[in-house]
Amino acid sequence: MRSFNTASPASTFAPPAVAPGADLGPMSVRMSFAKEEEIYAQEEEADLVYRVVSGAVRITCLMADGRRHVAGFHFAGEFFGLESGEQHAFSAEALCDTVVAVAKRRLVERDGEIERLLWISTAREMSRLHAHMLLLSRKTACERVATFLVEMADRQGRQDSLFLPMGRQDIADYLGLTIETVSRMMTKLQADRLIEMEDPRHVRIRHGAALMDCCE
Amino acid sequence: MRSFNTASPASTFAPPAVAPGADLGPMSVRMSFAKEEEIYAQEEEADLVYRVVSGAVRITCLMADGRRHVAGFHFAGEFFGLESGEQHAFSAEALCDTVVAVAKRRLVERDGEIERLLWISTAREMSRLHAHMLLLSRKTACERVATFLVEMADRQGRQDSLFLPMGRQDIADYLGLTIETVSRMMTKLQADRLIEMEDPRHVRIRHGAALMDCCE
DNA sequence: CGACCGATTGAAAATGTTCAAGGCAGGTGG
DNA sequence: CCACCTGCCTTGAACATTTTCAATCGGTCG
Repeated sequence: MRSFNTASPASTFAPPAVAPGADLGPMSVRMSFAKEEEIYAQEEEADLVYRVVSGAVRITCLMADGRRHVAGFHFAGEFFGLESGEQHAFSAEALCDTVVAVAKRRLVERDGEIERLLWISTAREMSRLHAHMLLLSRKTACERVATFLVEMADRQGRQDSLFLPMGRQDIADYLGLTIETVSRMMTKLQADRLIEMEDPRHVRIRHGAALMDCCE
Repeated sequence: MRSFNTASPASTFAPPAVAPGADLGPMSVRMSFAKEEEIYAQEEEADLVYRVVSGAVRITCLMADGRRHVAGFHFAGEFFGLESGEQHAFSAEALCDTVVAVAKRRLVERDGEIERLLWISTAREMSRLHAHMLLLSRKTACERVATFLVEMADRQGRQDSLFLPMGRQDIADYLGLTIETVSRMMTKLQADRLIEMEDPRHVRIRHGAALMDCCE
């Protein structure tokens, strides 16, 4: 289920891609974050909207006993930080050196153009969340990893090769698996000649159609 | 007509039974659906917004090989049907006799008041989806069932007792478990004296604090 | 060179699933 | 009114997938 594969220029991502004009209107501010730096924290007040200008962002949540969950990743052009509560239930960190545009949510809500984009982005995000729930709820480990690779290739606007800006632990926490299982499935997909790994972060898709078949 | 016909005596489903004034503005239409009747189907065009007036709605998705996934349930006052694609990726069915308000999405977007409600509802739904992803990604079977019971009690505005308008299969597909596991966990929670089941759909919470501890 | 970090691999263990059977309540028809 | 069927839920036992625990590999950095 790939509902985000629109050839929208804002959703293309080549490793350190920049989304031209990905801002949040005249009242927004740009901020830079180093790799692994926190953009906002769990429990922090949530009245800002963010948009990735360049780089990549990870949304995470830590359970009391230490179990970690990655809710998603955001690339250039994408909005994030929208939550219903007063406080963030999740935290956001930069996966690599990243620039984001930040604005008070109230200000954005007055700008018709940005607001429209925000709606579109939100609707797309809802679809992504639904697809991801399906993955977490009913897919096998192998299907999850295959789906993840296809999703990433898609969001990078590529078909044949992809770069993973996140490590295995992030992937595992995103897919609801352990790091070992992710590793095993990557190895299996490679053994099955569907993909080829130059190194853990560079994947070449050898048989896209077959990989997609693995997604379900 | 508003009672949840489970073929059992008048079951009360307190607070969110009917949401007074839960409509979608002057351009909206009311529609009634019988138990298990389809409100919209997977693949159907998605340009309408829905709001539950009374009853309960289930959002489901069927995978090609028959695996089923329940994305959520909606009760009186709640919006549903918002999707980013042109077509619905999910279908919606009435859990019991249900009345919904329906409007063209474009019309709703012109009504300031409804639009505001829609934003709030959407943000809340996003939070719910995030919480649910965490559940699917990292919680054990027991934690899932306990979380589900607490969530349902919460949404019914109760602390001590709750009514489940859906069957075990729906719960299982919502929690990413099998019907047998759900049943076993319900039995376990009862054996542990945290809950008590009058019948499969009527649950009394005997020790709310302990049940909440089970949620994580 | 040695230490360290992330990724991979292997074997044992656990959690949840599958398959199979049985129980209970409601509805139907004799 | 009772017998029986049906649907839904529960229970049990074997099985499978994924996790856990532990060891190793390979590259990078000091």
